[in-house]
Amino acid sequence: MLTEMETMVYGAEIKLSGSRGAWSGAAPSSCPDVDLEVIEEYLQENLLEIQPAHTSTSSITAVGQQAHTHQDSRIIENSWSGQHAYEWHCGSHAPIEEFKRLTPHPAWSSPHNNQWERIAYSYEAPAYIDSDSQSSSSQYQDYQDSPSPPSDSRDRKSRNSLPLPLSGKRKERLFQFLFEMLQTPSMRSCIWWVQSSSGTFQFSSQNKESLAQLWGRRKGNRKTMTYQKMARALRNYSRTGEIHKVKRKLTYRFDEKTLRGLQGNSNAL
DNA sequence: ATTGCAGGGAATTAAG
DNA sequence: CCTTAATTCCCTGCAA
Repeated sequence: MLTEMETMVYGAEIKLSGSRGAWSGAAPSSCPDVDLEVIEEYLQENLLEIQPAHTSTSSITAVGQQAHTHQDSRIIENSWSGQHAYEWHCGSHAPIEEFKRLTPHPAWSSPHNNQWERIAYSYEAPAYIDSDSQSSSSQYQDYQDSPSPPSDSRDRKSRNSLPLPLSGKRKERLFQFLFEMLQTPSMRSCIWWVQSSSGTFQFSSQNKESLAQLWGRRKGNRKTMTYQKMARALRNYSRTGEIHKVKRKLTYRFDEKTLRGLQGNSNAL
């Protein structure tokens, strides 16, 4: 009975891929892997600071422009104020190569507020809300976008040191990565909130592999990550309680506790 | 019958 | 050496 909704969701995907297809020049359905390079690059720039100065901007702007159109406060209706998210990544201003290796996340290093206790999970369908139709399509406007010009922004981050915090740094967890991606406008084609207030999100059936690869790279795995493998890790979460699977194709939901932790950590640290 | 996704057992890794 | 959090492989079930 939920299948009907999926159609709508797919409609959204198609719309998105269409925009990509414009610059990609290839059929959206036939090329499942989005240019990781481009995404990574853009992602990096974006995470460090918004920096439009890019060669192949044309490709990015398609996504980018609609991304930072304006800053709506309650983008992610729940309680995200993503001004700090980007600061996490100031650790390495380094070029793409280093980013590809792995990006350190100082923010998550503090062990005291990482208490992801296990929670008895209940796997029942939370009576679906309209969610996808209304919220997913409308709430992704975007959020913060520093009005600062790209010119001097580079200087600021350049003098940023601390490329290797090392001490006490915990490895980034998958759900943390996903949450981060969910706050990144450029990743909208890969993953998005179905209903951010409940922590429900969904992967794109066409770009899920790209996201997986991104995850794999960040972890520095030997082999390339795939959605299948990433989903396996996600399934482990249903046991430990960080994320549950909901009965909708490619959609999962953060546990409220997990969500709270992520939110708190992102705008309170 | 085939495909895409979900679910999970089991062995193996990479940290801590 | 032990545990955690994946990662890798693989196989079954299911629905379109």
